[in-house]
Amino acid sequence: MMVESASETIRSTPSAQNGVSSLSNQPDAGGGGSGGGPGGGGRDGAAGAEANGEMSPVELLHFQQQQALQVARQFLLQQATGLSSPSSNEGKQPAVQVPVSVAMMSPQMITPQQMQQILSPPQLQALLQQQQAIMLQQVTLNPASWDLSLLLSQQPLGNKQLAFQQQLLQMQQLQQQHLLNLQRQGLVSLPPGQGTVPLQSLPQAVCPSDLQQLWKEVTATQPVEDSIKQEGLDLTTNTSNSTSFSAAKVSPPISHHPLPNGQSTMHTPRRDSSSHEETPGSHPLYGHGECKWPGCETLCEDLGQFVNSSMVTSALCDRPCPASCLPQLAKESERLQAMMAHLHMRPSEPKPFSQPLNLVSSASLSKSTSDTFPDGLPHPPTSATAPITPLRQGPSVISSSTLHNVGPIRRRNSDKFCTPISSELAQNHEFYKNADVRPPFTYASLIRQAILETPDRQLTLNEIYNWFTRMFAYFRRNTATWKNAVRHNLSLHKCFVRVENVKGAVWTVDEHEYQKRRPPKMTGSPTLVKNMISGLGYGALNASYQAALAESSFPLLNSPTMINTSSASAMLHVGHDDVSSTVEQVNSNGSNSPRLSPQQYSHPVHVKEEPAEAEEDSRPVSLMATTNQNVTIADDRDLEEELPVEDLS
DNA sequence: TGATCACTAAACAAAG
DNA sequence: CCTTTGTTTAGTGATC
Repeated sequence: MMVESASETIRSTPSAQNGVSSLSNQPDAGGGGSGGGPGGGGRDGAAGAEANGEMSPVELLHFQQQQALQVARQFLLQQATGLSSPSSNEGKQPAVQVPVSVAMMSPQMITPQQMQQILSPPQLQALLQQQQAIMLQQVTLNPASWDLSLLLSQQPLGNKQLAFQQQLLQMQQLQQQHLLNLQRQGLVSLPPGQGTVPLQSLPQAVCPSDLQQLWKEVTATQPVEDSIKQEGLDLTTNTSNSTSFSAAKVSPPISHHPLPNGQSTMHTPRRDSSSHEETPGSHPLYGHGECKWPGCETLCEDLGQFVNSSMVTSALCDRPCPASCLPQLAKESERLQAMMAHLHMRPSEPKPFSQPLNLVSSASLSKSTSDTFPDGLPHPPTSATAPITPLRQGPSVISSSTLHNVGPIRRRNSDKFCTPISSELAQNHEFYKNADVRPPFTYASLIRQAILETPDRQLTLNEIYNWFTRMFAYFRRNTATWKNAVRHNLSLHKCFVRVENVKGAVWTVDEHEYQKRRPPKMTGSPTLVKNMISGLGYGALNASYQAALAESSFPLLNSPTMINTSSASAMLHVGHDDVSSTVEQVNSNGSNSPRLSPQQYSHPVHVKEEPAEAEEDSRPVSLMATTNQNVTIADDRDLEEELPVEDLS
């Protein structure tokens, strides 16, 4: 093993560069190609659905995505220039610093690949479905209304059409929030001291951008009907209202903080607020005759009064609610951290955590049938038909870090966060198979998976190649690159053992070695917890914890006092695949099977870890059910080898 | 800030 | 000679 030339390499500061880094894979963002090697980033982003003249479904999707992005951009731009709708308050907004750099991006600059990379695969799936539905609707209802704004400004709104508009708006909100996420992740810096409220007094968990987002969500809670009637939902002219409206619909207000008594409110209220049948007489921030914004409690006779005044104009409050509630938010955040501490979960990295918003993400969990990820945050590959337990979603694809899991940077997703790659693959099998999206796993993980999927746990190099191309559309391009990487990984990692066979050399996995190379970092890793939390609700997390405890074969964990981060991480680490498989078993069988550690699985070969039901093609890949036909694989010009050379399983 | 990890690229050699 | 396979080194970015 070579160790290590790293010391002499000159590194650019990671903190850096205005966040272009996370998009650095993109050809346009590469900025002087300093990024990893001559080819790497540029190629990753550049290839794809551009080129030829006709519009494939994928390109249509991209086009619409860009339109939606433009809407988001306009929204951001408006805020950046102080033109956004709650103008009376805008000036007083605490640090309403807008990601100008993001906002200034022309939608044309956001390539489909960037969209791909900004969004997690499940989100892409959802988007695909939404877009298809929208396109279908557009064609059937009004073929001429291809333009987004036109569609949205159509006045006579049938229920169906409205529903689709809502979907579209959700998508826009999703994308907008992604942009905001970029900002929150530090891609756009927020100059300190701009706000009227000393933000530094807030706990870390509430970062300025969170508050900003919060503000947007809150100011967005105008009822749909009003928005539509008054504004005609013309996104091109008044994006803040309409997009915010979707925020009101799909992302609940901040009331999803755990209650002080430790109960989580995230599910029940969210269901109410996120469901599309939100009654006109209800408002997530209105109840019992008063504004439910924390600290506000302004009395309103009815919802109409509340709506017409409070949230937008702050007529009922002497101060804008969001601003006036910053201290309350701080308190809530403290409470939250205390609760986390109580749960022995270190809230040590609250920034990416950004819980008020991430909690919103669980809305999608309750909206099991909508397939949308309204919050715009990375989401686990939830299956609409097979509800999954929270634990499954935890380390999988979620987490704010997923936002960065683009291009070549997705490595730790699987290796460090114990992504249940098998289950992830099982669930998104069709997606990866058809969509030209890079799987969020390291080469090592994929190679291992490929090998473990075979009955005899061994594959020739060529078979590994074939597995890659068969399983992932992404690997049907740039074969030289990834094949080289595969070979490189095989050679480099001790966990891959080359065995001379009668028919040549085959590669096997030394599971012991594979496991060995991961644990050290996992102990006490707050990131795992962070990732879990960001994708789960606390309640759900806690529930999963309980379940894990109940079933765990780790005695240590049966003592609550021992559930510290490290043990939790260890548990999740050791059993990551098993967790997923367990969940899958639950899903399919309806009964929990014992959660086994990898070592408890037995294999004929020296491979110790169960491939964890890798062959689950029969498992409902619900989200992909409709996309298969439509997602044409970008263009497989360099699809060199036939995909299924050998039959799976 | 340094260590580590993962990805990419490339050079090179051996074998078929 | 070409291709495939396998090893190794180097550079880079991201994460811890």
